[in-house]
Amino acid sequence: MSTPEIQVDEKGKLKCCLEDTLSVIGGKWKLVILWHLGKEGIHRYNELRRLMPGITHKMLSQKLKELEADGLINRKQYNEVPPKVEYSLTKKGYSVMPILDTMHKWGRENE
Amino acid sequence: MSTPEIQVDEKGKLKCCLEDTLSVIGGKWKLVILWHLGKEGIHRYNELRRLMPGITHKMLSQKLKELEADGLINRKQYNEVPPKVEYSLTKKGYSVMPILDTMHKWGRENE
DNA sequence: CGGGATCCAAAACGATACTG
DNA sequence: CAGTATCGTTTTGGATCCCG
Repeated sequence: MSTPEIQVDEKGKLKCCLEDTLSVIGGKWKLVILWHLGKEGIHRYNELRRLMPGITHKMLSQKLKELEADGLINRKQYNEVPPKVEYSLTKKGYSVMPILDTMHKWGRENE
Repeated sequence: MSTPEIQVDEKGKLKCCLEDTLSVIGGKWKLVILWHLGKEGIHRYNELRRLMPGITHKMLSQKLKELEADGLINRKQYNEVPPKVEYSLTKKGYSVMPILDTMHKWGRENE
């Protein structure tokens, strides 16, 4: 009665929504990647590495691939030597920014 | 320049906020537990189990403990036989509901 | 009824080396 | 420069049994 706009009791619909969301932006690094691309714009691969000291090579490329597969980021490759690749948010990627803002705000206010 | 109210470039402050938040509400079950308690109110231990078919004994008690340790839920024990324990959200617990709403909304709108 | 303890499987994460 | 491949570690989740 308190949340008329959200119907969730139809067998697991709630869990699916929340878990789907977590599967897309959960984990240790995805939110940080999305944040940098969302707030600062386009970044190259090694720029992202520098912005996230602590992330490993493997994690960065893996998470970038997953985010691209989920349609949250664009990967633009220039066929030059040396290689050059630019990452940016898609429209869908920008749609998660409200979640980021809400979480970031909560994190600041609660220790 | 686009987000004057949020300063994050002071070495890892951003990551900390987001990661702290994820450490508190991340994982497979915490959000669902918080949702039930937030939207439906007080629940007993076995009520929560029935509301979350699929969760194991261990996970439920473990996550309830973590949520309690983080100050998001209250645990009220009645010294009766048989035992009776009620869980509910704290004020801090309710403060995460905006995150849940935002994520749930996103999950519904994006497949 | 509401857990705790133990053991095990699976997934996430990390270090390092190699490549076009 | 921008990755991939392999291996090992750490974290997370699950099955089962026990307890007051």
